[in-house]
Amino acid sequence: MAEQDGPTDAFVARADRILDSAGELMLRHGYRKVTIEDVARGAKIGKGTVYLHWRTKDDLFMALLARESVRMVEDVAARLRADPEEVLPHRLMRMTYLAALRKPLLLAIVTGDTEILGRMAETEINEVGAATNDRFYDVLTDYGLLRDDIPNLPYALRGATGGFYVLDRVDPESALGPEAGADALAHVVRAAFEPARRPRRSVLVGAAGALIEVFEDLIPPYRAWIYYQEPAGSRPRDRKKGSA
Amino acid sequence: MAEQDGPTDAFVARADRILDSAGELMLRHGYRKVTIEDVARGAKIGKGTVYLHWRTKDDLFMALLARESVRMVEDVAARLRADPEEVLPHRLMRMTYLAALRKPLLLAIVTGDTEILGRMAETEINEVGAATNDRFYDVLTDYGLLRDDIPNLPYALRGATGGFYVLDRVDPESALGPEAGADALAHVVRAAFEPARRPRRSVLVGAAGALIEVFEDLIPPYRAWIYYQEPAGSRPRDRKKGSA
DNA sequence: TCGTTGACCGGATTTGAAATCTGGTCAACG
DNA sequence: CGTTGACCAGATTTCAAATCCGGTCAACGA
Repeated sequence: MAEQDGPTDAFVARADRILDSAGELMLRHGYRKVTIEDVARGAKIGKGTVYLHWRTKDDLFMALLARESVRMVEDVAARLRADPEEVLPHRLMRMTYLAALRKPLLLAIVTGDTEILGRMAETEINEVGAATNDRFYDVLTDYGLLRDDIPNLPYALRGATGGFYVLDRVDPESALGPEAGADALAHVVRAAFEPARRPRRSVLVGAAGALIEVFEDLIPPYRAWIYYQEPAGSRPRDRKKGSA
Repeated sequence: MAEQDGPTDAFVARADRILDSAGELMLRHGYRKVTIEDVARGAKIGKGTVYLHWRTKDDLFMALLARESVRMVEDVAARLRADPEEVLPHRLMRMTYLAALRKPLLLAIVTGDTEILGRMAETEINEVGAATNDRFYDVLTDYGLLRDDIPNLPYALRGATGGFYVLDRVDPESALGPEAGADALAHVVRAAFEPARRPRRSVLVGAAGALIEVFEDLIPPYRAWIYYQEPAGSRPRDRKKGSA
């Protein structure tokens, strides 16, 4: 059971070293200027070895972003376990905002920073992520933590929060500290999207549990995808657009 | 009195023709690819004539953006006169949002669209604009149309609304019509920034009047700046950074 | 035997110098 | 004297040569 067919062992550790190297370089130089050889050198392995983990440079960097996302989700889950009150939408959004400010790669993802992400910005990371997003809203709405009388709630919520992520980039001198910005964001979410009455604690505990479950469903497939990418040998897999 | 020293006459009409031409071309090709010669041809005048109105290409396009902004302000003022209830912040924001969607140049300004604006995006249009912004908030707060218990209100408001302007560009498939988007924006503003109790109508009338006054103070200097730009002859005006 | 590697390939990107374009001026024109 | 377009220098574009880099695979060594 310990390792039935998953590559569970030093293989994953090496993958992590590669991703660490890639992450560091990506933040310093941006997607475009980072070469596979640089990444390999940073991880102290040969260039070819990288291709034992991912089939293309894109796959490697997708995996990097995915790992970053998974880590944040794990972090949120941990906080929910520690304090179920964190499930209140304005607390969740506050938490996410601060996490993004702290982790530059996350901020790059959410703001679609083309400079850093390069072509990553275009590709759709969110196949399963989108589904999770739906379940996320469903849970919060079902437990009555989000008002149910708001049309296009996901759109409205994204609109109301998205500006905060971009504001500092557009107008850096209006700044404010991370905490103050997070507070402003939290206020908006609470006032505009949460019901007037604070839910009972038992509801919060239930919602937190349900959310944690959603997250735990999400993580394993993501991890699998990050660390075990069909190592290039299996099927030819038509690259590029070749007809016939 | 009709024309004491202001160039009030066919001069302004010609300036408008030039700006019309510039606006059309700017939307079609973006700042970079539009040449002064193109603009002049579009206005059916010689190239040199453009320089009788503005000293540089930048000044010309700044004037264009300023004219667009002034027109919007005039439009808002007109609506306030027609219906003082429009002074409610969520109505104001709704109005502004729809106006921006309708006028591509305004949208480019507010979203900082580098493609269209070119270097215009960097320059600070808002010397006097910033001051007006402060007065704008003061009026709304003084009349009790904005909650006074929100820290960093301007920041929060920009954050909460800014996302809506950018959303469609970041994720075009989440779309929604202009009306639905505007409604979502209005909901957020009302719920998060307006006091719970609706103000009495007399207050609204007063606030609307005060705002109109602010706008009317703003417009003339802007108009002057747009249409009469110190026609290049007066003082040498050190161009570029030349020492001594 | 099999995991690892780096020399190697061709397509993509960068470089830089020559060619072209364009913002701004001003002598001349009407 | 209001208007203009030829003209200038500096900025931008072009395009081919030089370089770089993602991805492969024969060879190496544990």
